Amino acid sequence: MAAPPRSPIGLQLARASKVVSGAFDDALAAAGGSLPVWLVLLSLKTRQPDNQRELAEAVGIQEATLTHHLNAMAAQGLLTRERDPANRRVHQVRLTGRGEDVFLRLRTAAVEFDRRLRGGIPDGELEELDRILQRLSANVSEQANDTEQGGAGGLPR
Amino acid sequence: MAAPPRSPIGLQLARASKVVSGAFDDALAAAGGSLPVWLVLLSLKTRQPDNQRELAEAVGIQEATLTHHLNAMAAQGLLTRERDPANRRVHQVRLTGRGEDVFLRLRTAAVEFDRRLRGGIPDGELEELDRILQRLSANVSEQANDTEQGGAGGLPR
DNA sequence: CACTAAACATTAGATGTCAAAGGCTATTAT
DNA sequence: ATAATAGCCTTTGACATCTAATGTTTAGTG
Repeated sequence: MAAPPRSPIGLQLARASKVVSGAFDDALAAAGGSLPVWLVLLSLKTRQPDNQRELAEAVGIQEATLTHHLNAMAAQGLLTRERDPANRRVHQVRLTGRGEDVFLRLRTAAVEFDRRLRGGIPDGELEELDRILQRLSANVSEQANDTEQGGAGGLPR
Repeated sequence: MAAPPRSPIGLQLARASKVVSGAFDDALAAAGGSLPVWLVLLSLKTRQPDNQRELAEAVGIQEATLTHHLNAMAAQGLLTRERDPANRRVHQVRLTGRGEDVFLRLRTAAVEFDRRLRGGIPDGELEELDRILQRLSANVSEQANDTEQGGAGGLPR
């Protein structure tokens, strides 16, 4: 019809995410890294994952994908992996000094990027954005039942 | 001094986008399609792209990626490609009857998904969301607005 | 103890994406 | 006309990612 329905919100979201994450990747590349490398380093530093499954979950990717990145990062000398002597199923991941260096450089780039990204947008609006994004995620997640997700969504934990 | 650990807005965006687009892909798969196939069909129907470059731009992917999908879709009998007799550089893309059928089925799935996605969120907030998403994209786009100082002053574009 | 189940991780195969390089076709300049 | 340039598309090579299948090690059970 003349006025097609409001443009699909999912499409707007996907497009914006593509633009932003592309720009972020460029910023990290300029600092000698990449998005997955940054996420792995960040998760290693901010959490203390006991095993790769937890690390993968923190990063937001599958274990198989994580294995891939850890292999590459180990080959670059950013980290080491050894079997845990107490439980030889577990691979203990540890940053090397070079890994720490890269972490610091990428953190600088990430902080700078975040400032650029939110430039000129009031904090209140960013909170609103966060709230709506969580609501959208909840709307399409497994529990497709009703909309009891009132108030503060609470962090998934 | 210690910067408040506001979680990076880009990360929230990326996570939400991943969840939503994953769910959308599932919905399309249940209807016998996929995200790229749906976007190609939609762009073919709503615009009248003169050539593949325009189609790729409408879909939001590179020409090389589009070639890949068109090959697959032609192999499935969803569309045909012929050289334009008036300009033999151009490949004219046309939907087959089967392509039309798939379009209708995927459209139903997409409409249903959009309703689920926006369920319970007031229109006003969705407009706000759209506005902020566009602002975020603009903030990191090529136009390197070097200094974000000057407050909410002139927003380029 | 032997068997089975669970936990942890890797490998294999598929898809979707991009950048760079190449191959036709048409247009323009000489 | 012939050569140079531009436009349109495909091919190639490289990633990141997922799912499914496979190993490897530990824990549980009769």
